[in-house]
Amino acid sequence: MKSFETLNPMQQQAVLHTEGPLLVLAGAGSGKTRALTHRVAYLIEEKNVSPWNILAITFTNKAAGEMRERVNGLIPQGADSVWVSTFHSLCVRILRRFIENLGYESSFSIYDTDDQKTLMKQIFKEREINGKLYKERGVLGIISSAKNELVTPEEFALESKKDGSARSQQIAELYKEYQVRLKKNNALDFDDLLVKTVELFESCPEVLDYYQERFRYIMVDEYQDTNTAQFRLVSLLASKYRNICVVGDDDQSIYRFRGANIKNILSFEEAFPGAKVIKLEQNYRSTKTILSAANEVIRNNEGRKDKTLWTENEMGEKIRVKLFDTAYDEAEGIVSDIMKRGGSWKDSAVLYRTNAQSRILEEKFVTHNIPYRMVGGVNFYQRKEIKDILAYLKTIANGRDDLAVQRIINVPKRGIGAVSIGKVNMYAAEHGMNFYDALLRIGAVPGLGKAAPKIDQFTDEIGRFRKNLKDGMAIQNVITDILESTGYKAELMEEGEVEAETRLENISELSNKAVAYWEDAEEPTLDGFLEEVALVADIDSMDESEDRVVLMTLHSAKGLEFPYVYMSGLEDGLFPSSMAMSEDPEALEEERRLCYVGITRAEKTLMMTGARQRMVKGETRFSRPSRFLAEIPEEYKEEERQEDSVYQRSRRLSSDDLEDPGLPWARSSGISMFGQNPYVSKKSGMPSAQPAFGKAFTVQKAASLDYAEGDRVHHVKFGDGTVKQIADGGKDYEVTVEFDSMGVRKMFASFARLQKL
DNA sequence: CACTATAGTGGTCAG
DNA sequence: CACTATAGTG
Repeated sequence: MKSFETLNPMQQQAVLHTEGPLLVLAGAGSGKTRALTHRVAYLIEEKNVSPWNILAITFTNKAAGEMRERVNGLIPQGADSVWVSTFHSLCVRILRRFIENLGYESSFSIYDTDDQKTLMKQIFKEREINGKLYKERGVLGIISSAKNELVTPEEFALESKKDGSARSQQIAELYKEYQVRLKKNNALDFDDLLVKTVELFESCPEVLDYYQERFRYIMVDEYQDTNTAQFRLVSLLASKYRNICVVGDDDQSIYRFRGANIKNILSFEEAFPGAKVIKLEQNYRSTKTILSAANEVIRNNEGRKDKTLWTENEMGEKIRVKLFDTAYDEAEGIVSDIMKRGGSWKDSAVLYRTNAQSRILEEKFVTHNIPYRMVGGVNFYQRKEIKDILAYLKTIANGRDDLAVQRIINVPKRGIGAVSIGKVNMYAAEHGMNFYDALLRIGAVPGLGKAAPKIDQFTDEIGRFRKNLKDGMAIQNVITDILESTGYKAELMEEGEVEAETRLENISELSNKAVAYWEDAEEPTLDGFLEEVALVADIDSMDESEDRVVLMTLHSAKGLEFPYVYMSGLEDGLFPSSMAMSEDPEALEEERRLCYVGITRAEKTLMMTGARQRMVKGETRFSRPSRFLAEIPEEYKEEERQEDSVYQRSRRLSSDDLEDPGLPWARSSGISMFGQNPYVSKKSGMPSAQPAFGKAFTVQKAASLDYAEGDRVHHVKFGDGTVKQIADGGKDYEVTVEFDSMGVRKMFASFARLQKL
């Protein structure tokens, strides 16, 4: 293996240590993925380990795909049988095969957060629980934490008895009931995927043994973000051969809220006695300046594994810290900086703490006609129309999924209302059967009247879909069938709104995914498709070949790198979040790690921005610069203040200042000011936008446009307008449009996505 | 039973 | 601000 020599001594050690437990403490940008992929290749090529016997667990499907690809690049004879997957997909695959041992059917549904909430809401209603005292979300959060810690409903109840509070006993009841309902629906929530797999292994030694034999070599990436359930899972699998290699960085542990247990990495050596520890401390990614700043920030945390990253890279530019008056100015500043720089769009990434911040940025990218890609935000799979279609598919796949059935029984409108559903529910409960089974015996349900024949029609339809599927109909065709024969499509079309059109487009997007699945999967099944759809992460859909600026949360950015990084919203109260500031020190340390993750994403330059004033939930909030900025020594940063500052301008006009004029961004700590600022709040616009042209970027030029000069067109942001001119710019068409309300604008056709009216 | 109006409320981050 | 739940009406 010639490429092996390109590894540094520490990476080589990680590759060579194949037997027994191994902890690799890999700092940001230290080439851990390289080490991991080489390790897999080494196992197969030099140690003659069958690819079949290797399991590599990654954090996202995207990372899994990349790893598989890179291993394939190293050993062309194919490492296809290496099992590379996320914890969740690993669990689903195991459960689909063996869950019957736990009394579920293998076609179980996977419930997402919305489904969980719906289910809990039903429980609340039946138990007449006061939604003011208990919030579904809150209760579900507590249940989730319990599951992450592998606390069963029974154990939880015992604990709450000791505790003695009525509240925790109530929650224990709800936890128990929630699990009963899930099982009745033959459904598992995300946490259950892990919990039930552990349960399976602990209750069926032969199943555990099967997988222990299968996975003789186990690798876990992003180990710092594993929770207790995941730890137990891995421990069980590895307990026979003990060939477990975990790779992680305690400084990048940012999922505590999801149950990640930092102890898993800090006390790995206790859990696996005799473990070898290797540190990868050389960073190949960032400039000295960026890395030093990151080191300085993270130094403020206590209780971390001792390590200091270093690099041979050049010093590089200083980190630019720029503070703006408003979030609009901030977005404008970031966008104009990106435009100034030239080069590929995809070299830049804008990171933020909360998804809510993305809106303003997105607006600016649209008005400046810059191609961008937003990761996350409103999830595709959370859209109503997508959930509807998926509910149909779930109903077809798993008739016990009452939630899915009830979602679509009257979508499109069939004249089956809440009253009828209530009656069926009553009947089902009395006879201890599932909702759908009650529908099948609708004649026996009393007092339905007109609804009964309609319900018959509904179950007939579902039955037909099932039969078609069984006869081998592809999922995309089932979807089309659903759209057409149920009248779903017709109902949307009748609305005639632009929104309905978007919905249909989304559904056809889902259909495309079904086609892709049907063609790619070895053994395509409806269960398989639904599972793939349930387990996609936002980041999975990021296509690196697209030349677009990427916008995403700091959490999504973990594991990625970009030449030019913009970290926005560096304000106390936002980042670190106000919650973290008032909670225990642990919470603040996690925010700091998040900051560390953000800084270390940058290769060449980093700009950190903040806004003094920002709209949050409809009210203007004023805040101070993030405390993290102060943790970066002066030598690594240069601070600027917004040049054409509205704040400064108004200051010239007004003398009754709220703060010392020289220190609008006071460094000293203290409480932020909240409330309406009388003169700043009058401000409506911002400095005028500059045209975004003169910069080359690669786009797929359309062969031809479906509109011509003089046509009326529609733009998502600017509304309707008339095409004035179409110029062939070589790489793309440059279209000039006179918008009815927004004036004349020039834009590239492939990005503007104009629709002919 | 379906649609519309209005009040209420949410609060990171995510598989 | 923006979305969603719920009440009230046709």
